[in-house]
Amino acid sequence: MTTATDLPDRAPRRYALQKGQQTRATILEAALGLASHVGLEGLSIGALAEVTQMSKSGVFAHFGSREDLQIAVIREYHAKFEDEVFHPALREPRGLPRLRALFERWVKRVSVELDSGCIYISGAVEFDDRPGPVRDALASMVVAWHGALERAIGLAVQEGHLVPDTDATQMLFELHGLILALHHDARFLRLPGALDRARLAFEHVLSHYVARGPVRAPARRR
Amino acid sequence: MTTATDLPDRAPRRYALQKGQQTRATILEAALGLASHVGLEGLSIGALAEVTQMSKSGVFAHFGSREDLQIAVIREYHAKFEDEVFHPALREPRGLPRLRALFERWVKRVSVELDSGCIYISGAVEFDDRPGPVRDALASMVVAWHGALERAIGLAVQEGHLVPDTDATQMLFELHGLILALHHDARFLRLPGALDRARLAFEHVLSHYVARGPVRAPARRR
DNA sequence: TGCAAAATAGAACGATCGTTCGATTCCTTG
DNA sequence: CAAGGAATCGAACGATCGTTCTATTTTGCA
Repeated sequence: MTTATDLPDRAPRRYALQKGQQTRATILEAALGLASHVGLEGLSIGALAEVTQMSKSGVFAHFGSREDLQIAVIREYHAKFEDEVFHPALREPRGLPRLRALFERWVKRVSVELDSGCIYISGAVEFDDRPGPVRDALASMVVAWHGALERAIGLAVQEGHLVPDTDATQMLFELHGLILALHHDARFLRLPGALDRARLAFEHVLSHYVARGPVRAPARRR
Repeated sequence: MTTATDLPDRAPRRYALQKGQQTRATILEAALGLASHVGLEGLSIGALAEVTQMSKSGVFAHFGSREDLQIAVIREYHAKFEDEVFHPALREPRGLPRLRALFERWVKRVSVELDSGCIYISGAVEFDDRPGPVRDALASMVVAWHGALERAIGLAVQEGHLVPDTDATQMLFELHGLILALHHDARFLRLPGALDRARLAFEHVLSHYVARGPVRAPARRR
């Protein structure tokens, strides 16, 4: 309703605005670090202004409202998440190797204590009873990520690494649980060794779905 | 620092105070319902006063501070949790039957959509980066509950229902993950069938640890 | 270099937060 | 029934919240 990003498109404007986009990125980065500690709901414009050494209204002007700020943070996190866990894992060959890489990177992202907590996880808890555009944005990102994982599982079936009757959604449910348990034990309870527990549990889940015997020729893609 | 419950003991006082304890219980019940929707951090005295049809200061007087209110809510939840999932399961015979009962009741407690969310789960996310007495209280309750589960798993090993080299902590990690995944899918994503997924996953985890062949005579307790 | 637009600052708003304090009502007990 | 402590209220406090305005500075292009 105010100034800037009412048009989120990249279309050329009457006057280019470089500085604005740059400080917007700076604010967003600070917001991401802040939100990962105090949650999306705990994220306040005042605190954000203090961190970025700006005025409240200066920060505010870059986002039409607090809700839009939260959504922007979610999108930023999603982009970072894709870059750090999803895209690199795509370099692994399809099937089990890729699935392992996805899980391993996911696990690392969640268990790092020094850095941020996972906004997907904290956001899911914060907004499970709070309908609205923030929740919708968050849910769509989570669903997209889960969809990508399900496709990876499906590929592993096609490659013959997993048994043909594998229920991808069920397997994802079990793997997702491991991530959540890891997040709980490592971040909240501060238990050492939680990461190794997650890795071992991954093998346990896997053993339910891996095809026995030699790997068959991968099913032809239709 | 103010009035009432500086002495949380039940020792007889100069003057009995029935009314106070009663309204305190009423407030606590309302607080529990409120906190399960907006979280422990979202719990405000003003909203609590509105719900209970009392004045803010009237509510406040029953707890020395907001922190003490939060801790009281946690304790209340813990008591309810014990009554609804832990104690009833103790009526089942030791070993697998009891473990199954524990999990089934746990699952039910978490997946009910109409009623409250699980404060253990939401609290863990809210306070994983916020040290202090609230976090400590929450953590001690969670640890106590996990301890009870580990003991139940240990008994199942003693009974010969689970393989002797069962790592109770590891198994608990995997079961806990299922609960968290259920909470996520049922409450946040509103996916139908999440409950059945959790139950099926429970069987998968179990199959890793159940002793093969006929049940041996339970190991003698030392 | 100058001008217009974009970017930021500053102050103020109404609302709500937790908390304090003094007065008032309620209840229990002698 | 009366006294007195317990329970509750009402008003106010300083702080912070998101947001809205109006200046002021900064920027980018002619």
